[in-house]
Amino acid sequence: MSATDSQRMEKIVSLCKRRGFIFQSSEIYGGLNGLWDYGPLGVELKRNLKNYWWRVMVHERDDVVGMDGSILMNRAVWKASGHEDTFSDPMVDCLLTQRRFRADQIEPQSGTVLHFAGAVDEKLLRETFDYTFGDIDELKRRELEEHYRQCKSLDDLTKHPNADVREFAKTRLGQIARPIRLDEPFSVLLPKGKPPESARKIAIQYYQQRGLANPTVSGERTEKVENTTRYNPENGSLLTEPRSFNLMFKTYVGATEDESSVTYLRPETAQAIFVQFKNVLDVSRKKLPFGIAQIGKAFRNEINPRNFTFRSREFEQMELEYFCRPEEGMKLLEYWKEERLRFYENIGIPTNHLHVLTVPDEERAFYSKGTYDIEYDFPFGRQELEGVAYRTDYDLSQHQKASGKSLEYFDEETKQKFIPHVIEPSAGVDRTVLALICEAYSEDEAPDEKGKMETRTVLRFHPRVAPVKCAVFPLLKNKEPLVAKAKEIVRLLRPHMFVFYDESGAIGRRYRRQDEVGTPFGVTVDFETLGEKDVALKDTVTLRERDSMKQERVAIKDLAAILVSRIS
RNA sequence: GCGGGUGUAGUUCAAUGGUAGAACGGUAGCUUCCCAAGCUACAUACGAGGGUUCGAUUCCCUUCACCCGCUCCA
Repeated sequence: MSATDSQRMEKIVSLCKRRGFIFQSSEIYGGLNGLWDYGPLGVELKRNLKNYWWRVMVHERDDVVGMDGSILMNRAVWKASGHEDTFSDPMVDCLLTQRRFRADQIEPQSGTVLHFAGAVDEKLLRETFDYTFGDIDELKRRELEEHYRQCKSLDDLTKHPNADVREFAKTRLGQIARPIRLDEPFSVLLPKGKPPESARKIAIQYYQQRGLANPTVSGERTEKVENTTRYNPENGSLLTEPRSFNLMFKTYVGATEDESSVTYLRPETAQAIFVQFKNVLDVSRKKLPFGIAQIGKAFRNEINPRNFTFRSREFEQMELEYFCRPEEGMKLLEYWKEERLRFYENIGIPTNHLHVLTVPDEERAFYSKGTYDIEYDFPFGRQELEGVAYRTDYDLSQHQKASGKSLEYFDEETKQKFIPHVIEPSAGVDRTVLALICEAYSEDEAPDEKGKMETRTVLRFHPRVAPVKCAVFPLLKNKEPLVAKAKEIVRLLRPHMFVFYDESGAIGRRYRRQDEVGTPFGVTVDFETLGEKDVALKDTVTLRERDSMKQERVAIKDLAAILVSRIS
């Protein structure tokens, strides 16, 4: 990430907090890693996004119905879908290269293990003693060196019986920046036929990585081992203890916390659709191809949440599972990719800011016949917003097998029974909200009252997703007729859109406040509105547009219609 | 998970081993005020927990959170 992108992201995060889009979860207790809350404006933005998705994907189509599944489901769902296995693998890291392996995929090895107790930088040790105790005679110095080797830590040296040594050690050793000695044990597996020297080289690299410039290994001993999986097959380096990386949040249903009551917070919403496929099919009277849409929360205990709300532990998905005949799959994959790109265009993320990644064979799930990732250029890099995946009949087949219930579709025309294939456009709500904010964020120059150019921060949201559609201002708040008229306009507009009323501060300030939260329109009631200056202007207001800052004079009776046409 | 960095008002930044200042922002008031105007008043902060100390926001340790680079992302 470049410095300017980094600064841009910092400004966006700061704006999100300052204006009430996104806060850290449980902030007054110091927060919780990877969890975020939406504030008053954030929730509007997010809701507008979800509503528009639902409108386009469900209401405006004949072939899609919705559902809303529960977050907790029978554990058998996660066994059948494969999540329980693939999410709970114990992992080990190579201590030398930090490479990560699945513990159960390490080939058992046999050979000799060299254990080392630690390492010393002999050269630095000598130099240090020359510097520290240079004025002590040779015999005494050797004695001190020996004492040092016995010490468990540098601090121990300051406990030497000799007071002079203690004083020297305290004042001078504290000035040595580089470590002289490391007492961390390390082990290397030596395959049969290899010289011990190769194992020592690995150990030396290990201690070098930990800060010793010229390590000499110490405390070496050997051990014969059979069928061990504790060492990296590539270099013999010791691995960390296996650690379980269960990405699903485990919980217990019912009062007792025993194995039989275990289940998980869902790591994706899709499975609720698959397991209800038959019910929805029966009640909706749909014929293939048709889809089931759902918006809901999912949870993943991410190892490393990052980039603001982009990768969080609790997130919302908007998913469609579109069922079809096997032979239509590839064509529909293309269709949905195009549909989804159009969606982003319609919420203000132009196609040329998006990238369609064709996921290569080796990176796709084994059951997928084709996957597109729709990516957006965030300030912190190009990242996925949505995956459009052709999942074949994998999910329904798994659940049919595991449940013993038929999930087949009967085709009246061909009199054939088969398990439908599925195309899944799966979008991240929070990621898209973040993309909307990043895309909308801009700084431009606007003149202040005296004509001096000043930086103006504007969120250029598409009116369709903007949290507040229109702000209404009386020019002055201490003139009752202005206030009354403005409030009347608020009442007039409220049935049609989310309107915000603001009477405090100078009018220019109020415009800028709304610019910063992306309100596309502002309506100002002035003395002309009251008919004080020109009878022709009675019951007209100033309509001000956010991006151009242009103003037009509009009759109050036309206001709702004009605004509605510009925001839907 | 590893390495580096940062934590002081809403934001951006000061200062200090003796209990914290500013600017902007916010609130209230005055003002026929259309692009962050002016004046007045007010409110708001040392991430948390230990330790050292007569006394810690400051020094030390731990922890939490955020940022950056790796790693990971079924």
